[in-house]
Amino acid sequence: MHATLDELFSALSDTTRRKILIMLLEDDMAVTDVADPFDMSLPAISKHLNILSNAGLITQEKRGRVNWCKLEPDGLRDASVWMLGFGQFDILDIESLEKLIETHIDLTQTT
Amino acid sequence: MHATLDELFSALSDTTRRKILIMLLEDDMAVTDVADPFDMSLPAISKHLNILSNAGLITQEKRGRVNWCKLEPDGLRDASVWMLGFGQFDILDIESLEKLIETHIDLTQTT
DNA sequence: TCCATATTTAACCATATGGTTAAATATGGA
DNA sequence: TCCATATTTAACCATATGGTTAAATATGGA
Repeated sequence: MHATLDELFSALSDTTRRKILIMLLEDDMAVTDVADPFDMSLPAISKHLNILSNAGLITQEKRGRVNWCKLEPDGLRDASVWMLGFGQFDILDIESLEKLIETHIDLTQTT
Repeated sequence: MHATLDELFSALSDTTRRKILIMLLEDDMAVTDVADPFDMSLPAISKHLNILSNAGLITQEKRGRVNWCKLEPDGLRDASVWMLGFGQFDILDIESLEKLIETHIDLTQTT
């Protein structure tokens, strides 16, 4: 049930999927709405969502005809821990830390 | 020259490559020595090292016959920033974040 | 009941990935 | 000069990946 690091990093290695995750940061979304901004067929998006599910990065709940996609923020934890445990504390210089905080504020205040 | 996030996460999505990075955390190594613990041909390892190089995670320096592999810890930065910016702040408690910032301020002001 | 809407499944395709073995290349050292 | 050592390159292979279109499925609502 627990996704492997391989699955996790692999799921993150695609721009479309990373964009989907960012979108889901704002709110849960129906599959069709997730697909909307992309120049790509619905089945393609459906596959991406499956990959994200298998990696534990999202969950999907079917209510009526609509399959709601929800971010699973804990899914990122193992990957974060691997990277931080790797010793990457040192590489966060003040500049990127500030950028990071700005991004975070942006993301949490976007309404 | 700057590796993409796709390249970075993709490079990290293979167990062999992650193990190699951990090995290089200890010390620089020759290609043959990197290959030693793996049940895999030398050319296979050579390819993995290329992928890590292209992702900016290692550099290789040829001295004589020996190609020395060196960890490039900065290479992980963009991936770290993406993940932390994603909202994984919760993993880092406030206390260590403050300590981190202080340390960095100290370091950047003493030079 | 019957159509529209939401989504997945199936079949397919081109290219990427991760491995192999054999041969090529370059350097070190007797 | 000539062999051993270190590594890469070439050619190949099976499977994975990321996309497509067409058809199937399931639910909602008039």
